[in-house]
Amino acid sequence: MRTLQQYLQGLPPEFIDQLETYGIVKDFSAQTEILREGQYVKYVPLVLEGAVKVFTRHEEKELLLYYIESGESCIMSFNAGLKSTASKVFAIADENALLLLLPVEKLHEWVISFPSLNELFFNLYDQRYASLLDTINHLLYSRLDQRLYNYLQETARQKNSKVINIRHRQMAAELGTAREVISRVMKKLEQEGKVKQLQGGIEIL
Amino acid sequence: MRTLQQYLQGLPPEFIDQLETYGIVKDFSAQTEILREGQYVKYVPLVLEGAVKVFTRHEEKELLLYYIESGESCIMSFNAGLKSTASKVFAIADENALLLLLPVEKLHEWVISFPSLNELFFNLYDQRYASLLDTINHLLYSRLDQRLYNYLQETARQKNSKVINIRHRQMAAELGTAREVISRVMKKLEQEGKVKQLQGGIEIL
DNA sequence: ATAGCCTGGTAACTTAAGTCACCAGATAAA
DNA sequence: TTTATCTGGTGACTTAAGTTACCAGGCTAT
Repeated sequence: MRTLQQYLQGLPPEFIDQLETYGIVKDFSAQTEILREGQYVKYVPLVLEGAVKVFTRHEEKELLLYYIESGESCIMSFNAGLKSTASKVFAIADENALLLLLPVEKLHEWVISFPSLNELFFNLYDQRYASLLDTINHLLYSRLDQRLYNYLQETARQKNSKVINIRHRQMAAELGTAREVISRVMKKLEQEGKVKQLQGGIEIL
Repeated sequence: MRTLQQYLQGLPPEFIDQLETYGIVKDFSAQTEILREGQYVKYVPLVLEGAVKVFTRHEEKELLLYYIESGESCIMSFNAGLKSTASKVFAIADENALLLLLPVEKLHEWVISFPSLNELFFNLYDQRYASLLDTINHLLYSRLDQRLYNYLQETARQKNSKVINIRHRQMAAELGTAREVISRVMKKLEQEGKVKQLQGGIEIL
């Protein structure tokens, strides 16, 4: 395992010192819940390895919002932490994930002392915001085949593999639709030569 | 007309000094375009009076994202300004609006020197983000009648009047749908006793 | 005044998506 | 092995919304 310095190169040494003193490095195994909806946040996670999936939920239906990848953090818990409000989303570890947990009581101080942390969060906000805008435009103007294909491509990019191991039922959940619909649309994408369904997986062509 | 101090009470005096030196107060008449899509941002607006409407656009169809009200600013131009990237949204003055324009070249410095500005933008980010999440959930899970009713209620709140002067065609544009559909759904809402259509306006009951 | 536009209404049709009911093959558990 | 569970497929149906093609009333500019 690498040291914090190696993960955080580029940050000011005094900041890394602070992170080593007050931060907590923690391992989460795949599919573990990291943040619950409505939960009050005591630690803001910074992803060192692996990835975290963030979802919104609305009356039993959920929707995948985005991945938090290595070097990134979670703006929802950042804000929920800073303002002591409840989280509006929930997050689970995608693969096994190594997180650096930042205690919220230090955050106020750090964003002022370390402009790079401040900037990181502004950048993340912007990035997530842009991705929500994208999601909105897709929801409003794209049909499901397009959304599904984007989703598969994004997943392939994230997993860094053209073959994805995933069930129809999970795709349905992450896109906020029904399993039968995914089944129908997947077949359409297959006929169009965009994907290929293997036993227990999908290949993006 | 009031002075900047009166608009900005609560901010540190040194910051107000800076704002008076470098900021530009400008009037925009109703329906004027304030920010174009793809535009590079030189000034970030802070709303002193009136309100600004922010839209996203996707292939000729638009969708109202939110209002910027007095004391608030525009995170999209804030980020577009800080990072010198193109704006992903466009904005127009709703009523006549009085804006304080903050030159972007001062922003980097100000967010560091004045934590209250920093905090303002973090709060705004969070607020807008939450509202996008809401929009997403509505798009995914609500039918248009619900969305339209929410939209009317929000507009009524924003205009501070139970009677709204608006055309069906504009509602359709702001909700990203077609005029005929609005006509159909408005009639449904009227039958349900939720609204009343007057000549050239709508009363929310 | 009248021609032209803006506005809202409406019927008929199409389509994407959600829902229901069920089935068959694969896999895991008893 | 035999049962139960998970997975994907499919046909039939329903529904919300988008689309097309009109029409009528009101307003306005010449």
